Order: sequence, then C-alpha cells, then structure tokens
Amino acid sequence: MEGLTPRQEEVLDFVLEALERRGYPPSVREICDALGLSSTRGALRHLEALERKGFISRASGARAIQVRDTLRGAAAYLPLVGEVPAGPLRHASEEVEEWLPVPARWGGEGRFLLRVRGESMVGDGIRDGDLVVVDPGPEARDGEVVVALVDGEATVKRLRRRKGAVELEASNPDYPTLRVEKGEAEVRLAGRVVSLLRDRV
Amino acid sequence: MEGLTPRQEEVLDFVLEALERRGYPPSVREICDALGLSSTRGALRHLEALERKGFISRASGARAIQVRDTLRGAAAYLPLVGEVPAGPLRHASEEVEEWLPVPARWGGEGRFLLRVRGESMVGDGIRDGDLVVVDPGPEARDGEVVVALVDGEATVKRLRRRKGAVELEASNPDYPTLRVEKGEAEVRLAGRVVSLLRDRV
DNA sequence: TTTAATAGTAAACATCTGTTTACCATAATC
DNA sequence: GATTATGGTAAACAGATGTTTACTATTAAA
Repeated sequence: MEGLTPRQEEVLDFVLEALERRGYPPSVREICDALGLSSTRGALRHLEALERKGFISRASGARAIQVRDTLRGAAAYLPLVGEVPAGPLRHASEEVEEWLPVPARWGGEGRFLLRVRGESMVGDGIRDGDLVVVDPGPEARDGEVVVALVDGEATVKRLRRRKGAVELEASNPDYPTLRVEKGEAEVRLAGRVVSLLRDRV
Repeated sequence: MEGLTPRQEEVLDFVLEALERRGYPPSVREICDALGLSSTRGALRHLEALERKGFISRASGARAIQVRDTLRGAAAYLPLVGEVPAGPLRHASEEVEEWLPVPARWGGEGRFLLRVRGESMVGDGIRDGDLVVVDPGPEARDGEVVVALVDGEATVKRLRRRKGAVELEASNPDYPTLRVEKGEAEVRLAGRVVSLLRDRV
C-alpha cells in the first residue's frame, strides 16, 4: 500500500474523526471547511488519492465515503442483557442495557452478551464481571463452555456428557459440579459461550 | 422510552442495517425505496417519530441521522500490532494489522491491542491468544498487569515492587518471575494492561 | 361522536452536495 | 529542461437531498 502525504493523512484523519464523533461521514464541503480549502476541487483531489491508494472507497450519493476495514474494522453490535433472552432481541427491546460494539466476526444470529457473576470458572480464564458472547441454542458438544439456566438462573459452566446425564462442571475446586439427569425440566441450555470481553484487567 | 409501532421499527432496522452494511446512514429517499413509500413526507414522519421517541437524532445536512448510543454503542478503534509501537500509531501506519472496534470506554490516547503469546498469566485469567488492551506509558503501580519489553520482546506480567528492584511476576507456577534491578537497560515498561478480548472461548 | 395519532399521498421548492472545466504553483523525478 | 505528481483556485452546473404545504384515510382513544 502506498504511503500518504501529510495532507492526505489530514483528510483521512478528519473523515475518521467525523465518523467517530457523529456517526456519519463528512461531505466534500465539510472537508474543505476543516482543512481551510476554498475549493471543492482540492478536497476532491485528496479523496481521489485516498481512494486510489486503497484507504477509502466512494459510492455515488452524498457523504458516500466508506473506510477500508483494516483502518476501521467492521463492528457487530451485540445486546448486553441482564437475563437470558427468550429469542432474538429487537433493537427497541427494553431488556437490553446497551448494544456494544464488538469485532464483526463475533456477530451472529441472536447472539447476546451476558455478564458473568461469580468465580466458578476462573480455572478456564472466565472471571467475575467478564462479558461473555453467547451463541444461543439448545445444543452443545461435550467439553464446550455453555450458559445454562438452572431454576431460571443463568450459569456459565463446561458441559460434560456422561452416561445417561450431563454435568455442568465448574473449573474452580471451590464450586460443585452440577449433575443433570436427562429430562430434568428445571435445567436447560441457553447457548454456547464463544467469545469474551473483560472491561478491567 | 415509548415503544415503537411496527412501521417505525422497520425504519429503525433499515437505518441500522444500512449503517452496518456500508458505514453511512440512508437518505430520506432511500428509506422510501426500502419501505415502498412513494412520498418523502411519509418517511419523514417516521424519522420525526423516532427522534421524538429518542431512538435517533437528526442534524442538518444530508444523511445526518445519528443513532442513540444505547442502541448502537459508540466504538473506539484500536490498532492490533505485532510488536509494541514506539508511540501513538497513525491511521495509515503499516505496523498495524487491523483496527478493531471495541467499546468506546476502552479508548484512550495511544492505546493498542497486543496478542498474548504463552500461558504465563493463566492464573490471572489471561490466556494464550487473548488480545489485551494496553494503555501505554513507562509507569505502573505495584500489582498492576503490564506489558514489559525484555530484550526487545514483549511480555505480559504482574509488576511487583521490591526493595531496590521490581519483579515481573508470572501467575503460572510453571513460569519464572523475572527480577529487574534498577537501571537495567534491556527491560522497560511499555504500558499497563487495561482490558481484554478473547476471540474464542 | 369527536379528537388525536399514525400513516400515507403529491407536488413544489430550497438547499446541499458532488462533479466538471479550466487554470496555476511548486516540487520531485526523469 | 521537460514531465509528472501534488496541491491548490474559481466558477458553473447537475443531481441529490431535505423540507414544506396541503391533503386523505384509518385506527385508537377520549
């Protein structure tokens, strides 16, 4: 990838800053205003250079600037919930505390974020206060880390399949493993834990 | 917050989908096209309702739709690097593998992402392959988890201050603690580890 | 029954916005 | 010295875009 001149870099920084500040790209004239240019042709030359060098692309239409993914990685927005939802959440859903940006590759149908409570899984590097990304569904393979609902309460555990039962295994010796006989109604699987965010190390 | 009617929710979903797909909001006419409206007044009524109900705000200018943060949380974009950078990274910097979206509150001047190599910190819930957010700077307090450069190699360890020296302590008994006498030139502090992302649990 | 809210239509208009044409200056490269 | 690239100016123009005015229909609430 070709390098940028200082002026081109200024334009790129402005575009990224506008996106971050207000959520939509600047117009050609706004770029002029920001860089002290009196002619839109000047700003357009810079945009053309940025596009030629692969930093942005431009569609037709007003403010149709798209920044290359390696410069501003695509995000998915996952809902942080207090309780395991019954199905995919609507954007306007009031169960959601906030929709948090995560790398786009963490996205998927119906995925949500849940805050871990307790230290039962510290042996697997999952700590109190962590946010886990949950891929919802009633199935998981032996050995996977899951969110299960036990008497309506969500718990994060490793699933172990045993003859005639499954076990929800803690990875902290201070916590018990829960054995679940087949068909027990008050235990169900909410989904698999696929990724994790830790706000504070 | 007032609820949305089904049609209003359709408009909101379209706005969010356009932002996610291409990085900039739709125009009023694009909303018309998407919802099968033949009059821009109709789309405008929906946008006015979404604004009145607090889901979006509208500035002047084309495509000037801003989505409320609880619906689409603000993101910061942090550079993922292979090696500890010498200073804040420019957007066009070639040392950066990608700029990843993280929650905006994780952002800060010069912060970067580094991939953890090794199992030396598993006792603290930091595992091989994790991405840590590093707040750069030469100082850290006793007990904080830091990124240090030892003979030019980055290592994540807990910093302990002892009389006349500091120690870089592993939290895995299989790994040694490194004792650093004052003034040793080949060890320096790159920054403090503040947050963490784990792609795959 | 009346009123209000929602949801839409059509048309016109003002403003925003991108692009083009034509030109000039400076610096770097050949 | 000539050419190219970069960086800019001015002006004009075409199209995109948001907003307004005026109106209608349906549904829900008072």
